[in-house]
Amino acid sequence: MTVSIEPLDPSAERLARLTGDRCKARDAAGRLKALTDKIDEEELAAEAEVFRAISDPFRLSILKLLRDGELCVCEIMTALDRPQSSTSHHLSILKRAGLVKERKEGKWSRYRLADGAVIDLMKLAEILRGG
Amino acid sequence: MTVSIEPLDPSAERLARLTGDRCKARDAAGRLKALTDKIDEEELAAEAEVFRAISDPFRLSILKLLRDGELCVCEIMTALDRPQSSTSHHLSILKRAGLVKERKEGKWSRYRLADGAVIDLMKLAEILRGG
DNA sequence: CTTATATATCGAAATGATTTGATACGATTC
DNA sequence: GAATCGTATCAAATCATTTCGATATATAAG
Repeated sequence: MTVSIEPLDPSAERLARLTGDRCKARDAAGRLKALTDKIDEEELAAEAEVFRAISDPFRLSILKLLRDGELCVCEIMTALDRPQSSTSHHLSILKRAGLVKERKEGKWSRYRLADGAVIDLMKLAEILRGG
Repeated sequence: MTVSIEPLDPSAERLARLTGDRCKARDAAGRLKALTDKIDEEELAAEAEVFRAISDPFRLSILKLLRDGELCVCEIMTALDRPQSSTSHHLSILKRAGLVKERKEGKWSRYRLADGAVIDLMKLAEILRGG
């Protein structure tokens, strides 16, 4: 078995690491830092923003409401018993993260889930929490 | 199958709302608030905690690293070039949220993804962000 | 054109999260 | 048992988020 200088295969890289020096060497050869090469900073921030948007209980409950269909701001604030300014603010966060879409109709702003993937995200969280 | 007086079917409830009074009535009949009956506060908090744990770019990058296999703290801190105390702290947040599991071996603490669903969560976020 | 309704934005207080050096702890080595 | 290495915890500074009343804008109704 040959081991190349450049670590291309993640599992081969991992094997080399686990069989060689560990933390004591503190990555003198830069092999560990090479693992982060595929991680793009912008992608990372964008994906983290998605999770951050769902990470608030109020916003998560809004998304759960919207599974049943489109609702306007005053319906959401009434259903969840929250102030109007707060409801509007959190909806803007969900919108910026790409989780909901807005449709203006007269003086109403109607919100709906942006994608079926949002429902899948909620399902996975339910699974991870003893589903 | 019997249908009670209370609105059980979400779509029927929604239909009634869309065809009747809207925000002006401010939910005089309590129909909107009835939509929140199925939402359990504790479940909500637990699921929000999952998303909050992944919502930090540093923690998300840790999870991405762990897709390739188990790593100890000093390997993670070296790969991501972060202080030890910070790395350890964020790992404890991921652990408390049920996203990673810990295995003690000698003086090392080795961390791995707790469930395949964690990988699915990351995939969904990639999809939602133009994947 | 005045009034009412729906929503968005502002601002300031309260709260929470992140960061990092310092320190404590436990396992290993000498 | 003294020194070293890997981790966890602490504490304080910094930074971000949440909350909600007040105000602004915009559409519609009278």
